[in-house]
Amino acid sequence: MTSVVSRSLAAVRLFGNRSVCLVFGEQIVAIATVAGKKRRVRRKSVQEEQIRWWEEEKRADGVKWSTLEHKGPVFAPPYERVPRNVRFYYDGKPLELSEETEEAATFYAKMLNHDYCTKEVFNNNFFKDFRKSMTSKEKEIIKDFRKCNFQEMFNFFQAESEKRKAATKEEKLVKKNENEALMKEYGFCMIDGHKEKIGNFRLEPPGLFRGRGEHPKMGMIKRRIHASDVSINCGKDSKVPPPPGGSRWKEVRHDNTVTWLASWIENVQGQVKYIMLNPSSKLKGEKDHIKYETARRLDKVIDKIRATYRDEWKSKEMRVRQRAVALYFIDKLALRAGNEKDEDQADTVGCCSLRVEHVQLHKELNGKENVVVFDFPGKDSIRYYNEVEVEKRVFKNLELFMEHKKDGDDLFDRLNTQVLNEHLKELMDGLTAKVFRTYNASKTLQSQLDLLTDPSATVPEKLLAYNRANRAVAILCNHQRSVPKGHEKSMENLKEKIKAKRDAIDDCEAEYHDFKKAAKRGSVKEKVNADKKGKQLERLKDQLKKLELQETDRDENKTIALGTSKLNYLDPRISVAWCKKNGVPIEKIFNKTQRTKFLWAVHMADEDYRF
DNA sequence: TCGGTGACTTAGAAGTCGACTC
DNA sequence: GAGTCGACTTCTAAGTCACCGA
Repeated sequence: MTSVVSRSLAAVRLFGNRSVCLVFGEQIVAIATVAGKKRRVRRKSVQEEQIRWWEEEKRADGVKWSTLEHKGPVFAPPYERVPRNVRFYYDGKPLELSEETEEAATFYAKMLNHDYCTKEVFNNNFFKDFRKSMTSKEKEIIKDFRKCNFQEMFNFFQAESEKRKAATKEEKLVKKNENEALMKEYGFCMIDGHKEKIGNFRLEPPGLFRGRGEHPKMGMIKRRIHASDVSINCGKDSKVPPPPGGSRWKEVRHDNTVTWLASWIENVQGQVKYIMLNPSSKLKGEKDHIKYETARRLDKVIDKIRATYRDEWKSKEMRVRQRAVALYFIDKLALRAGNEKDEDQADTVGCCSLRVEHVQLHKELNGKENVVVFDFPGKDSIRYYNEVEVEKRVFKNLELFMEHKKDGDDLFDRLNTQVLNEHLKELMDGLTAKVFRTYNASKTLQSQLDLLTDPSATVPEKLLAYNRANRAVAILCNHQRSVPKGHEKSMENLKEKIKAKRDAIDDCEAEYHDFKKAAKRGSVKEKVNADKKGKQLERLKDQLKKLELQETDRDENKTIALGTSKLNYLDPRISVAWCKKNGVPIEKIFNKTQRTKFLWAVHMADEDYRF
């Protein structure tokens, strides 16, 4: 079977010197002239153009584009009141709400079955903002959150959702077509003469803020965004997108040193939010490529850097020792840099912001010496727990850093991310703390693939090897997920399937031996039957093996998220090369989105590529 | 030097879709 | 044809890091 890799390569060859190739949904499509004849290579769904930027000259520093034109963002649909029979109750009695108050109530009602609604902070924050949306009359009545009843509204939205699911094929098709039309109009922009996909062309709709972990602002109301909140960025000579009916944009600017198309300030945290390009775009792809090239440059100096920081564990200066130990953790454990955070954000930490209570020192633990136990909330409040055996000198240093300190004190009191990155810049141009994560992730994938791939194995076996290598990276980077709903059930189903397959094999085997015996007695018919059974048996055994591999893979993956590392940390050229070398179709490793994002890698890497 | 801000990447959860099974 | 379930896609929060001005 022709893989997408070779198909896409074929498409590119057909284009000769043109610097775009067309990607139609799943397959690469080229309509090119060969010997005067129009030749068509398979097509599917929506068309996008992808620039072969990796074959073009890089632009001078700072400037991101020359021309940029787009239609502006899509606004959230206006609020539609719930039917009159769907009521909000206060203190057991139905209460008619003004439009704004009702909308706020629906934000909460829609989340009624969510864990968030059991949290005090969430409820308090919501109620405070809910009251802000009320008329003075409503404010006088609605004073106690515990007396609010959103149940009828919740039931209404549940029923609406059921209705949507139960819609007829035709109704669903109409909806799909509407969405596609919207995407066609607003989902693309023209940048430097090329049509490129926009990543998020819709403005965030109003609702309740869902901060992760123990976020002090969870439950606050995210306001509706109007044109007057939105800044537009487009080319000087381009057509400025028209703001919706009679309104005005906050600002129209023509800044070609940035990549965003529109921005606004979100009211809960006061952060700037952006409309940006899709990962398949030239701008994002180039950046991604540079990221992996920087990580590869690190490979050339890593030995020296490691030798230096080990040496610095003995430094007379506390500042230098702390920096060296922190760098060791960033390198060995792939910890994040750990910027300082404000009081009004969830309390999470990274390497530089580790506090005394996040590490425990054990001279001996479970038969290992000099063990550091890390236990802290990391990004997204995901717990990082790791028992690590460290060099004696690191251990001694940690004891020193923790001397006379109490819980709440910084472990590295002479260090922050800025200081660390300034130091890293001196070691290598473009080096920052996060480069180590990219470097160690990609390096791990490469070495694990070398270790785990058996060239003579079947494709499913090779895939298990790939997933295990990917898993090693996900574990290193602490990419976790909650156990998927119905995991137990799906494992049970798989086990049942496996059992059924084993039974079938037993039956088939018995019949096979019977036929064989009969065939030995000289019956031609029985010999044919024996051959047939033998083939069936082989097939069944293959199927069983596939199922067993699937079982192992799924269970090992229960709490580990592979996607994050694949998308952000693993040099895609490693995977492309591995596929090419091992005869594994690329679509087994990268789904459609990943293939479009990493098209550059598909073109760049041959089977000998090494990270 | 420090704090604030802006731009961009990285992250898991939620929502949607479509393949498979009965 | 309906229901189920996993894969894919979208959404948006939460990081990193550079830059700027006081």
